[in-house]
This record gives sequence, C-alpha cells and structure tokens, in this order.
Amino acid sequence: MSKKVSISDIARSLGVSKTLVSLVINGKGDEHGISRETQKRVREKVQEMNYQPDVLARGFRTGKTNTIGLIVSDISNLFYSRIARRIEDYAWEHGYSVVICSTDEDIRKEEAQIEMMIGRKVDGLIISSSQKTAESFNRLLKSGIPHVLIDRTLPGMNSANVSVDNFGGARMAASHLLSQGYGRIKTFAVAPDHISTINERIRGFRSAFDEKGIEVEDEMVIRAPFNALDQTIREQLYAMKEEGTLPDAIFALNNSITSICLKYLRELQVSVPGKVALVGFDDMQHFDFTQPSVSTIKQPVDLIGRKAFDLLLQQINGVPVPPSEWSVSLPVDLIVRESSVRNNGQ
Amino acid sequence: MSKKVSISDIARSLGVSKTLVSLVINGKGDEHGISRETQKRVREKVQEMNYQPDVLARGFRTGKTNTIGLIVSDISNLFYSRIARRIEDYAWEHGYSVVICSTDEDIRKEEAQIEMMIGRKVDGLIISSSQKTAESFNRLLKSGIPHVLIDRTLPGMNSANVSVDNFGGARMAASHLLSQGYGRIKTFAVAPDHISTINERIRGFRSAFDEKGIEVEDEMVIRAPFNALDQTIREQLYAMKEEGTLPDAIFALNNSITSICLKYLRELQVSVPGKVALVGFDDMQHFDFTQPSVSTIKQPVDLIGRKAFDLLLQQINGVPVPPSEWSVSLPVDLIVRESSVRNNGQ
DNA sequence: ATGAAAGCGCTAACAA
DNA sequence: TTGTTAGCGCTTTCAT
Repeated sequence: MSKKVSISDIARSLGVSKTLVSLVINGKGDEHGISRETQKRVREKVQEMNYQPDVLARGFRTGKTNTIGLIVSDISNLFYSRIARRIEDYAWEHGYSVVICSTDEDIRKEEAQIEMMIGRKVDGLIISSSQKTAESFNRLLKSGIPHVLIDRTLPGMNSANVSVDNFGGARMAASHLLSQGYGRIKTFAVAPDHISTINERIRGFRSAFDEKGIEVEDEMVIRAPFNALDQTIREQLYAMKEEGTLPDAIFALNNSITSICLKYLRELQVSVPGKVALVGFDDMQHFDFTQPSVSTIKQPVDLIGRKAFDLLLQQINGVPVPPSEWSVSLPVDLIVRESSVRNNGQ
Repeated sequence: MSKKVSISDIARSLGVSKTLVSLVINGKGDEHGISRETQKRVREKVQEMNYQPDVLARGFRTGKTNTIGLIVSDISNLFYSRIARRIEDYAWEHGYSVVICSTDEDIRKEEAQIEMMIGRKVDGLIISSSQKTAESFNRLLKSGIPHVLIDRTLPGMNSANVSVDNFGGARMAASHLLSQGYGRIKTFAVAPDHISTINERIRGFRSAFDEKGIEVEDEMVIRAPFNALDQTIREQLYAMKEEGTLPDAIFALNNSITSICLKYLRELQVSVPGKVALVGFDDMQHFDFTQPSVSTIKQPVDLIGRKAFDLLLQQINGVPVPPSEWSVSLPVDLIVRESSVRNNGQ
C-alpha cells in the first residue's frame, strides 16, 4: 500500500538525471564513465530510500522477465515434481522464478500453455512434451524463446534436449527378467503411441528378446489411457487372472503403472514374484519397502533437472553450446529388488 | 521474432483511436456507448490481424498480472505437489498462472520469496509458512496482496487460512493406538518447535493420553531437523534398538517421517506391528501396499487446494468473504491398516 | 561525465 | 459516440 520509491525519486532527491541512476543501478557506471563518487552517492541513496526496481516495468521495457516456464504432464507425479524441485532451486540461485503447468497429456492444453508462456515472455521454457510432431512447436520456434526438451523428445525437433537412455534401461530390465527365467512378459504403457520415452522403452524391451531369438507378440504391450490408467490396468489384470492368462512377468513403463500393477496384483492375491514378476521404469523411494520391494530402472532425476537448467541458462545468456552437448542422454541403473527375483518368492 | 501487432496497429488500420480499441477489447464497449457496428469492426480487425494483447504491458499499466504465487516447504513432497496440482488446475481455469517456490523450511528464504512475489506483483499468494510469528508478514500485509495460509497457521495472524483438524486427527491416531493396547508410544516430528500443524498434532496426541489418565513424558516427542530427517531418525532408531528402548508404537508426524520410520524398522528387522506399531499423519497411496501397509491420518488434499484457491479468488475479486469462511478447518480420517493392529502382526 | 527525451503497449481521465 | 492526452517505471539513444 505504501507508495513505491521509483528511479525518479532517487534522481530528484540527488539532483541528477534518471539516466544516471539507471546506469549505476545496472552496473554500467564505469562503462559509461560515471565518476566513482557519483556512483557511490547514488548507491547510498538507493539504500537510504530503500529503492527496489520495479521488475515488471523493467521486464516490459527490456523484454527480460527473469521467469522460466516448466511444462510437464503432471506436477504431482513424483518424477516430475522432483525434477521441478531441482529446476526451481537452480532458478532461484540465478534469480529466476518458475511458472509451472501440467498438461495431463492433453495436446491442446499444452499448446495453450506454451502460448501463455510466450505471451508472458518467459526467458526460457523447459518442457516434457506430449506433442506428436515438431510442427506443433512452430509458434515456440518462431518466438525465438530458448527452450529445452526434457524426458521426451520429438522427431525432427532439434532443440536442446535432456533425456535418459530409455532403450538401454528397458533392455536391461527385459534381459534381467529373461535371465531369471521369465519368458512370457507383458508390458503396461500409457496409451498415446507417440511418446518417445515409452516407444524407446518398448524398443529396448523387444531388443532383449531379439537377442535371445525369442519371438515378441504385439499383444505384449498393453496400453492404457492416461486419464483411466488405474481402472484400465485393474480390468486387464482381473481379466487375465480370470482367464488364467497372467504373464510370467510384467514390465511397467512408468512409476504410476508400477504402483498400480502392484496394488492390483496384491488385491488379486497374485504372489509377486512367485506367480508374476514385476519390474518398473523409474524408481521411487518407497519401492524399497513395498511388499514385495520392487525392482526398477532408476533415472538420474537430479541430473535431468540440472542439465536442463544449464542448457537453458546457456541459451538465455547467449553462450554458444557445442553441438555435442546439445542433446544429452543420461545413463540409468537397474535396481534389483524382490519383485523380479526367482527362487526368492513365496 | 515476428513483430507483434499492437493496439495502435489495429487503431491505425481502422482509422479510430487506441482508446476505442482498448475499450472494445476489454468488453467495455457497451458501457461506454460505443456503437455496435464499430465494436464489430474492431473485433473483426483483431481477428484478422491476429492481435494478442501484451499481458506484460497490461500488467505494468494496471497492476494486475494474472499470476498467483504458491510457497511451500518442498514441492517434491507429495502432500504439497498434490495441493499444487489442484491449485494449478483452478488457476488455469480462471486464467491465472502459478509461480511455485520451495522454502526448505528456511525462514529467510521464505521471506525472500515473499518479497520476490510482492515485487512481481502477483495478484495473490497461497502459502504454507515456516515463519514463527505474524510479524514476518508485515511486508506482505502492507502490500495489501490477497493471500491464504494453508496447512499451517500462525499465531496472531488473522488472514484467510485453510487447515485440517490436526488436533482431532492426532487424537484419533493416539486413541487408536491406545485402544490396541499400545502404551509406550513415541512420536517423531520435524525439528522447529513452532510449526502449528506439528504442535497441534502433538497436543492432540497428548490429549488422548490425558483422557485415559496416562502420564506423558516429554521424551515422547523426538524432533529431527528438516535437512537431516533421514539420518536423525536412523540414528535414533538404531540407538533404541541397541539399548532396548524401542517404544510399543510410533506416531510419525508427517508423510516423510512415516516412510523413513518404516524404512529403518525394516532395515533393523523390527517387526511391525509385532514389535513396534506405526501410524503416520498424512496418507500416501503406496502406504496401502507397503510391508506392512501403514495406518495413517488421511488429509483431504484436493479440498485444501480447492478451498484455498476459492478463498484467494474471492479476495482478488473483492468479494466480501463472511468471517465464518475466513478460517477453514477440514476434517481428517483415520485409515487403519496393518501397521497398527495388534494380534495381526507376525 | 551527465542529461533530455523518446517510447515500450496499454488504460483511463477528461474532452469534445 | 469517439478522440486526446498523460503516464505507469524503466532503459537507451543521442546530445552536450
């Protein structure tokens, strides 16, 4: 409510021009040959009057808002919220605020959110996109706003991106299951068939079978819509149990699916891994003490956030990024726990 | 990169004034008696030239940014990220963006973040504060920015707030444990002794004992610093096991603590609930399928987000809120699972 | 070494 | 029914 001190107040009470004050405040004093003494006087006055620059006015004038956007499918998914947290930390350190949006895998909503971010002139955008093609990014590309794709990539989109070795991870998981003697494996995935991470994981999964010369049927992959994950998996599992078509092992393609599978396998009193083994992509702390504990492919979440912000900040600052660092693929780990180990089951 | 169409472009190409265009765009055409026909011409031109108002310029001019702030201790804690998600949804529906900050329970950081939000002229602020006293909010109060306190409240602070019945919930939990025949109970809490939620929970816990006429010692409450939760609890539990001073039951005062307790009790091979029972405050989906499944006090997370946003929006819109709705306390539920049921343990 | 003045895009008194 | 003008607070070109 108290009226803000503006740059002209400082200037007036010092008997100098606004220009001078502005220059000093922005550290361009020396550059413009403003005497050390005047600079000091300005700085003291700034202190004394407790002047705080109006960031909105500045943003309006310069186009720099010190804000970055983060768009993911669901910020309440621990995978994304952990990444968000890292990004938020780095952003804060560097004087940036973070605006967060969840798309619910809705392509239109995502587009609207990107549009909003452009309208707000964010200095940069980090996005785990649900889009199908690079074309959807025309507006963003045209806007010239620095951006980094995380988690998922898009065909034909050569923006900076940070992802993990989905292929290798899934391959490890499948190999592990095969090596434990599980042969009839099914995977549960989210429905849209264009999400790069999911597809890479399916490819990696298949490749482990190919290596062993084992045929892979298409029905191996069961897709459930994002907004009906729980229900769909439930129905599938119940049906399988009913019909006696439960697989040897399930490979769950993200953390939600892993949890849901475990939940219903328990509900159905299907012993894990005695009857059905389970491996999930993306680790969560509590998989360590579920019943049974769950084997997973662990992603370097902190690193994803860190690299993404780095890459973004460099672009914002106009630092030339060597092409070799333009596209980052991070390694993943297989964490073997009870849910996928033979002979150890009940 | 393509230069934006501004309000003057529209005005010029239509041969009218900027004012006119502005009024029409903001739906004040009728109000100012602008002819229907002119209004139509303006609107068509807006379409034709694909004009998009510059939200920054508008915000600068009007002071309304269509942005709200959300400050919590840690956005990667599922409790907060779920609330954040709800708030984000409602915000999006109403044309607001959300800037999110995590404080790590750091009072200074929180103050700086509030300062930042004020500087950015957010239209409203939702905050789960780590502050000790209402005084820390002087700046915010002075700024006149609408705000809602969630989860935690502050003594002497009569801003709008949404919390849950922490006292009643904890009392339920303790009564439940007592009714199961557990007498020597310890609670683990986060360290700062001024967090209202934690204190209310401890009070509720005590009240259940008082009712039964059972003495409560002070050592019943073990506090661990926020940034060393895991380690501290680990040490305490190990020491207790070593010295044979493990309690009958543990009441964990938030979801992180619950998980950590379970993790180390398992690591120590202490049977739960056979040797030590466990009840946690704040439910998480996976507590349903941990080993053992964990009894908790479940908070109405969605409702917290909803009420908080409602209360904020009403303030922003200048809707007078009846004092009875100014301070909302939501009911909680006791979810009984394996970890706290006698005779059912191993 | 310092200042005057223009202007970013928009809204809102006040005129006409 | 429509237009003129001022100005939000800041940065920046161009003078001096």
